[in-house]
Amino acid sequence: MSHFGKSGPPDIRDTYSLLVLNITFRTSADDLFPLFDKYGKVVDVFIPRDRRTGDSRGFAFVRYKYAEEAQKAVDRLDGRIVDGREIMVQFAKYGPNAEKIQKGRIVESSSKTTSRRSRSRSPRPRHRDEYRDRDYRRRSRSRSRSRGRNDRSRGRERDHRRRSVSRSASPDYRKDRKKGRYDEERRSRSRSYGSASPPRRSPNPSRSPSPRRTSQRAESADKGNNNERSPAPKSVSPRAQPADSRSLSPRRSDADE
DNA sequence: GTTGAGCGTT
Repeated sequence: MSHFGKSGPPDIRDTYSLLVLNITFRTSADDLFPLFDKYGKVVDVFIPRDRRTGDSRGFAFVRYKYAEEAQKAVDRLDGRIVDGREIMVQFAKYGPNAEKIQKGRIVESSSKTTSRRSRSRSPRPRHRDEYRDRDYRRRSRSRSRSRGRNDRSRGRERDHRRRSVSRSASPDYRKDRKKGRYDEERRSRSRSYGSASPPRRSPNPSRSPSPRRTSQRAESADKGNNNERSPAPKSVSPRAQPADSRSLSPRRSDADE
């Protein structure tokens, strides 16, 4: 079992966060701990997982106590085959709590004694850059096709995932857009986070399902929805449309919950 | 059981 993350962040006062990408979905922190611990003192290993499924997202964060060890780990473990997959180890750019991170090092307002340690990353920024650049470019091709395979798909997933709880998501906007399977995920997520928020955001007792929807829909389409990517309002048969039954689900569930 | 760009929790 992983004792990491159970107690939260131990100490991010002088730790260096490393981001491990491209790891398998079944790779746990315990599997990465011994691997990274061999190259240095690992303070904490954390693997972000999904809220609903609880499955790994495919990347992990490894915090080292010293940058030199972290740097070595990055150089040694970057591109290493773990669990049959090539992992990518690099310094974290963003902090957990919007902390100030420089080259993977988390600097707080209290930490002002970074003069001596500053030389750790100063000596060889160029050398490592060139060295990594060459190696990075070689295996970059492998990931190139994966990345450039479908930008649209990537953006979609990333958007829906990164946005997390859509704070700017309007009810009308949500209803207008027919997501699909993500709809249930969003609803489930909203409900989870909606502990402090009222479960029902649409306290409209008298809502007409069919007639109201049609009129609103026609109006929207006539307004400016034309520009949107909904060229086919009813191009398929309602009977043979699975999405239609899903569209009707939310309403019932909303009222039920 | 699946997927594959990226940046994190008590």
